[in-house]
Amino acid sequence: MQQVRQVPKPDRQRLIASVVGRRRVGSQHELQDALRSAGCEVTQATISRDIRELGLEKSRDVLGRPRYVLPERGSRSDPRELLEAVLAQFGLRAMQAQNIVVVQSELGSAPAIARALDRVEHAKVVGTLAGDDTCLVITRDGAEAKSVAAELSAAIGG
Amino acid sequence: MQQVRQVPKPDRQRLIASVVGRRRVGSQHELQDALRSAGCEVTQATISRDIRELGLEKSRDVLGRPRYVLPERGSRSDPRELLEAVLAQFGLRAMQAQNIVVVQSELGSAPAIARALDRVEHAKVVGTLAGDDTCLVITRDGAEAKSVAAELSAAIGG
DNA sequence: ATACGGCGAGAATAACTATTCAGGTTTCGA
DNA sequence: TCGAAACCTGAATAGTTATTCTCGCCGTAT
Repeated sequence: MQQVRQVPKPDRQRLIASVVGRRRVGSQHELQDALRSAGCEVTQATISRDIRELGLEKSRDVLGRPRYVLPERGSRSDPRELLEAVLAQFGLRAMQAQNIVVVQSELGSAPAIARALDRVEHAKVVGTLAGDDTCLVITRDGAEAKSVAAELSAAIGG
Repeated sequence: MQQVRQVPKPDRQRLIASVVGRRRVGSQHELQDALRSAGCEVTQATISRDIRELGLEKSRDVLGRPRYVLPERGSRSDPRELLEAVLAQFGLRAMQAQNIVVVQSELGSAPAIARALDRVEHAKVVGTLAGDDTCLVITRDGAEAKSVAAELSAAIGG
């Protein structure tokens, strides 16, 4: 595809966040127009993807008209909180076996758990490996694995 | 249309709120299935209308999957706050003329302002009448009109 | 240099949601 | 009781958003 001097994605997404924060935007088409006015021509498909990546939500203004809104700040910024949230919602149990911890979770959520674990950069976690409903957490030795398993179990429990 | 012993609307909407509050519902079709399981058969069109009336928002869960969520409680319950919100967002100016107050507002928002005013049941307001971008507020005399105009202007200003 | 792999994007299309239209029901007065 | 109006709903359809498929543009490794 002919790439002709486009606005880089991070800039575009910042632009979107800025526009949405300033005035009511009720549809992706409308947002597309706004971006065009700002000299950024993209298709609706791209905007849809940006909106997902930014975590924008479609809410309503006081008159009940649709409106995209920026997400509440909080959990999404702190990796630790994200891990807690994902485990609480999708984790089933965490078991230690030698130097690894096996985390069972709802089908499809294991990659998210692995990603969340990676982002935390836990000192005792050497690496992770996710299937569909199972996430392996590798630690250095059995003692660390035991500690991590307890930690994860706690997050799953409550 | 043959109306054969349906679940009443208020009950259905409570049911929707309950279902949405309990588990993730990612689409109206999904919600339709859930309602059917609960013995309530309705079309997607009806569900769309219910969702609007309940003020539900379409957000995402931790994994980024779509999910309807109940609105934050607050402004929608207090008529006074709603009036403030609508005026702050759409009001342009309020002027007194004899015993009436003329409120200029963004195109299309006057009916919402009139409705909000009615719901407040302000002691000095006898009645309201809305066009598209103008809302007339009737009071008993010039003094009351002046007071109301000041009040509304304040709400518009900040 | 060439091949491979990942990322980002557009076009087309599928999936999903809102609205319009029309018909039936209930409510409220006269 | 008899309209008349407001309300509620389903069917069809319009409008909106997500996804699939494909391709070009880099990095990196061969």
